[in-house]
Amino acid sequence: MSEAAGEKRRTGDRLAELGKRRGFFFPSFESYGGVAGLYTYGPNGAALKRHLEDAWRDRFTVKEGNFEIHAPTVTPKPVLDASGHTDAFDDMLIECGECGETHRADHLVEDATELEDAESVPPEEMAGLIEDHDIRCPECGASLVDRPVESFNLMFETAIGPGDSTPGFLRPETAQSIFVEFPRLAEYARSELPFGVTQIGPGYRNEISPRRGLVRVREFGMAELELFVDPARNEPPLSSVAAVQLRLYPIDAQAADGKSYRNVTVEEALERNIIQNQWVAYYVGLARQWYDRIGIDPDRLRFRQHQAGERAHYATDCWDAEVEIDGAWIEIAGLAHRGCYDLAKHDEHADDDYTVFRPYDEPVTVERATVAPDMGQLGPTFGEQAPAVVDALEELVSTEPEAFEGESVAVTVDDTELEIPVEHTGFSRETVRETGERIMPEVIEPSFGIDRTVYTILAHNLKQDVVDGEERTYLALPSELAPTFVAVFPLMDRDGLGERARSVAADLRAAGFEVAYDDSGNIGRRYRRQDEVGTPFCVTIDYDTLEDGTVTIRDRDTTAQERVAIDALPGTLRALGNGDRTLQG
RNA sequence: GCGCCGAUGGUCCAGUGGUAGGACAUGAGCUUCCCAAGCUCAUAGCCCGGGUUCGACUCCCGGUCGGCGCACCA
Repeated sequence: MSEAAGEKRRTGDRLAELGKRRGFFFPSFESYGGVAGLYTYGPNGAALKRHLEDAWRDRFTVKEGNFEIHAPTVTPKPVLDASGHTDAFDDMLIECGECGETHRADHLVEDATELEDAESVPPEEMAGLIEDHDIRCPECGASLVDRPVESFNLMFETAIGPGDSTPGFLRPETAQSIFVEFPRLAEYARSELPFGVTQIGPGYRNEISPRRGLVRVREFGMAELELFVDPARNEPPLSSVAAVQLRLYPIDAQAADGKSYRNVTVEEALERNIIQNQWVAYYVGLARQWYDRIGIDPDRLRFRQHQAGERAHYATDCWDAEVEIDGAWIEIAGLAHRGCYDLAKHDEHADDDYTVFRPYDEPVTVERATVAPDMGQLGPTFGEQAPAVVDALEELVSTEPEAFEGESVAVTVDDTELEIPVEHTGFSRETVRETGERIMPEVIEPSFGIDRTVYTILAHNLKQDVVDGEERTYLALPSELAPTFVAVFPLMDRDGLGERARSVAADLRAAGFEVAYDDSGNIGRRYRRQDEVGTPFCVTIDYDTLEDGTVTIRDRDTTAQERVAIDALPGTLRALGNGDRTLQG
């Protein structure tokens, strides 16, 4: 780790303290005893988070030409039934009566049987399976037969409206609220693939044991992009990221020795088939660039591919962005290939159509067999069976049109074979001109955890050095993210310096800067206060200011100072903020 | 959810069966014309509930919150 010797405390402990003391983040509801896994962002944290979200929006929404939406967090149950979350989030736990260990019942059953997806077994059947296979505690070997199987739902449940008519959940990911609105979003995008929809907002997980500050919480911010692509046309704008250097940790490397990273460019990753999907590679490259921009240490960042067993129920491939803090690797983003899992599920469960129309390059003519059943004949003949007969005829004509070539056609309805005169089916072969087909897009999902990213930015930028023999702590935040962009001080609060400084501060605020004003204590103390919350620039009004209208600007990281005219201050600060110039101390 | 450890001003800590002290921070003043200096004064605290006891911040039990390990992390 790059921290100076002498600081033995863990970064996590230092951040917890800094968070409370300087208003970045702290446990919520402490006056009432607190609730595990819920945090409040103080003024500095809220500003940092807002700037981070703006930076994400700029990169993944605006610069990519994607669309941002804002959907409810309260989600009716059928949506999550369709997406598979009601099943996947319902863990079945069983506790050993001897040693007290808690185990996932579905995992034990999978280990002991041929079942591969025991999670979908109803809880009431679980006990039977445990008895049939005489499953024992892997810890102490005691029998688990007759131990109660308890289900624990990781989603926060709620009721929508009075009574219990409409059960709902707080969304476990922002993604579903995008997928479920796909028909309208596709129409908005004029059905042209690829198009991307983003959303920044909270998701909820009723974690069994929240841990480590902002790393595992029960309400957490997410920034997600769902990119809908044509499976047959895999053409991301790769050239812009082809040369981006990646540190990849693919499945085979993890299996081999646990440490051999593949240090390659995006282009090489695709050429060598380390990353299979071009869109996934493109977004891994974008993410790597963006992490540079927001101040994440590239030496403590890697992209790790999920093992088959750890992938989410919807994913076909997934790469996590992971960062190192206090010696542990923490996931801060997942770049998943979700295939068409979600759209197919909603297409199946919902009334609407979750496909888009894709025109052929050239229209084609095809011969198609159709039926147009004569209900005037079928209705009286088959009574209430008639609709089923129609369904059977439609099914048959699409699979086996030859069956209609005789005098009559046979279909099976309710285990009964029925003979129907072909003349009553309206059978015909016609030649139609088709201009395209309906396809279901595949989904590429870059999904970023906001809170963990805020935490990482703090952890990777909390630095110490020595200035004039005094040790100093400072947050080397990128200017774009710093809660305060510039602090204004009068050297002394006397002789009119305070008045002048206040007017400079007011002018800078009017010019759109986020400004702090401080006239308390000596100048060095004020610099240190701003250093600790990451303010990149400090402007000091001194006696020369009263003479010639100049002030000093001081740089947080180098402590270099330069005198500039007050009139030039806004332009100079902007140039300093976006890196177009640096201070000549 | 299990096990171990912890909880004292805003923050970080010390400490005692007779209700507490430091450092830093904060506020006021003096000093100081550019990097946490010095001096004076001030504000401010024993996580919650029950038990033992004449008396509990201290001992015991339970809870809450936190750290670590296990499990979990769709």
